[in-house]
Amino acid sequence: MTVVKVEPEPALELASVAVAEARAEELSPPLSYGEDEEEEDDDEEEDDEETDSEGYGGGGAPPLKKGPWTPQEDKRLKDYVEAHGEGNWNQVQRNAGLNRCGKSCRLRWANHLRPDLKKGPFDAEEVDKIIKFHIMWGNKWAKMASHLPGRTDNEIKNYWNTRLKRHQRAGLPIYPEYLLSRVPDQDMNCHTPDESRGKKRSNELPQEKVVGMDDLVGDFMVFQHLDYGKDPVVPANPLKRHASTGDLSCVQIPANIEKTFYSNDLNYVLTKSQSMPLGSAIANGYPTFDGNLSTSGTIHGSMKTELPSFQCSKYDFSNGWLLQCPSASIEQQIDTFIQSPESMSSHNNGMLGTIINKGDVLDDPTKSGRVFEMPVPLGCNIISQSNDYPMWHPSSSVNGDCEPDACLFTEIQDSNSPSGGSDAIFTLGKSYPDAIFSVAGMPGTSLEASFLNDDSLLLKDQSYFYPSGSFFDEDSCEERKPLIDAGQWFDSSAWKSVPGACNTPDFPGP
DNA sequence: AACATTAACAACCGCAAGTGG
DNA sequence: CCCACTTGCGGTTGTTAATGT
Repeated sequence: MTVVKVEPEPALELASVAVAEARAEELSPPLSYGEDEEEEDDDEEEDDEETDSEGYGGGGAPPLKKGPWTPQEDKRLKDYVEAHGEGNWNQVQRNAGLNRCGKSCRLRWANHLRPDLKKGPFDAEEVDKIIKFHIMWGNKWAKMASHLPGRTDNEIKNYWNTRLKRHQRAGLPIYPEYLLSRVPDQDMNCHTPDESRGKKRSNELPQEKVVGMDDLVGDFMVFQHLDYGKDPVVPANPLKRHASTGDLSCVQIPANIEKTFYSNDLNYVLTKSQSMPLGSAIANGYPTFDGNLSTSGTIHGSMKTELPSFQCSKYDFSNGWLLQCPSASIEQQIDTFIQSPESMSSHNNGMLGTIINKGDVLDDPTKSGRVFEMPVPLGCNIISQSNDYPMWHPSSSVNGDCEPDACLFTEIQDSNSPSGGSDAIFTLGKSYPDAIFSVAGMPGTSLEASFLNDDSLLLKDQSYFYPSGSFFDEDSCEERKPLIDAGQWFDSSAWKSVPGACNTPDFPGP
C-alpha cells in the first residue's frame, strides 16, 4: 500500500523512503485521530523522531512531510497552538518540531484539532442550512462554515459534493422538493453546481464597476403585465444578484409559462403616471420612452452570470422577480442581455420585462401616492418588490396540500374602494429592508398599484390576490416569519384565504 | 469470500488577497 | 510602489470504510 507521495527529486529519495516506511507502520491502525491517540503517543514519538533524524541527519532542510497526520503530530501541533495561539503557521512549523508546512498545520488545526469543532454527521438542521446557504451563495464553503458553528468549510464541502454526486447519480434534484416549483418544469438548462467548478471565484472577478444589474436588480419595483389569456401564472421568475458575490442568479420560467409570456407581446413598463410598451426598458431607474436605453453607466460583458445558487431550473420561489427570462438558456440570455444594450431596446425579447424604479418613487415624497395603472384586457398582474435576498420557502409544498408558503407581508389590510371593490394594502415594514415579495392579481382585471408611503403598497380593486414572498436574514441565518401566509389566494374583502386556493397560483374564482 | 462501487473523509495544490518591511 | 511572506479559499485528488453484487 502506498501511503505517501514520494518526491521525485533524487536528493529526496532517501528521506522519502524513510518516511514511507515510517508511515506504513504508523498507519497500520487506520487513520484515527480520536480519543485513543494518547496511548500511542510514546511509540509514535519515537517513530517520528527516528524518521526525522534518520532521513536528514546529514544536514539540509528535510522535505516537508505530506500525507495523513499522526496522533503524535497532532499532539505537537495542538500543544503548540494552545501554548502560543493560532497564527504564524510557519513559525509553528519551525518551532513545534513539525516537519509540516505552515499551511498544512493551519489546515490540520482548523479542520481537526480546534477545540470548538463539532464532530459527527450533520444533523437535519445543519443539512437544511447548508442547502439554504448553497441556494444563496453557491460554493462559498467558508461563508457557510462561519454560519455553522463547529463545522469546517472542508467538512461542508465534502458533504455537499458527496450529496451532489449521490443525487445526480440517482437523478434526484439537488435541492429538496419543497423548493421546487409548483409548476412542473423539466427544462434543466440552468447550471448545476458542477458547472460552477473551475470558474473563477467571486473574489477573482474583475473589480470593474458593473453598473446596472445591482441597480436594476437591487432596489427596483417590477410591474408586469403579462397577457396569457386566462391561463394562470406563477408569479415566479426569480433573478437576483447575490449580495455576497455579485453573481447573478436566475430561476427559470417554466416552459408552459414561457409561451404565454412571450407569445403575447403585451408587456408594459410602469412609469410614474403612464404605462408604456415593453421595450422602453429602464436602466438605472430612468425610463426611456423612445425605445433607447438610457444608462449613466455601462453594462459590461464581464458581468458574471455564474449560477451558483439557482442551479436548478425547478426552483420556483413563488415570487415575481425582476427579470422575465425565457426558458431556453437563462444564463445565456442574461449574458445576452447584459452584454447587449440592444437587448434592452425596443427589440428586446422581454427578458428584462418591465421595471420601475421603486426608489425613484419612494425617495421623493411628492411622488408617493402616484397610481400606476395599466389597462389590461386579460391577464394576471404581478407586482414584486425585490431587494437583496432570494426567496425562501421552507414550508412550501408541491404536493398540493395546504401548507402555505411563507410570506413577508407584515400587514395587509383591506379598505373600501370608491368603486365598491376592495383594495389591499401591503405594508412591508421598514424592519424588512431586504424584503422580497410579489403579488399577483386576478386574471382579467386591471391592476392599479400605488405607493402610500415608502413601505406600503395599495392595490386597488383587487378583491383577490395571491401574495408570496419571504425574507431570509443573512446575518442571523434565520428566516423572518411573516404575519400572514402566502401561497394562496386571498379574498381581500373577507380577509381570508379562498377555499381550495391553497398553494396554487391558479385563480380559483370567487 | 472476492471484487466492484460508492460514500465519507483527509489532505494537498494553486491562486489571490492581505500585510508588513 | 514593490516584494516577500502569510493567510484563506475553493478545487481536486487520494485513501479508507461501507455497501452491494
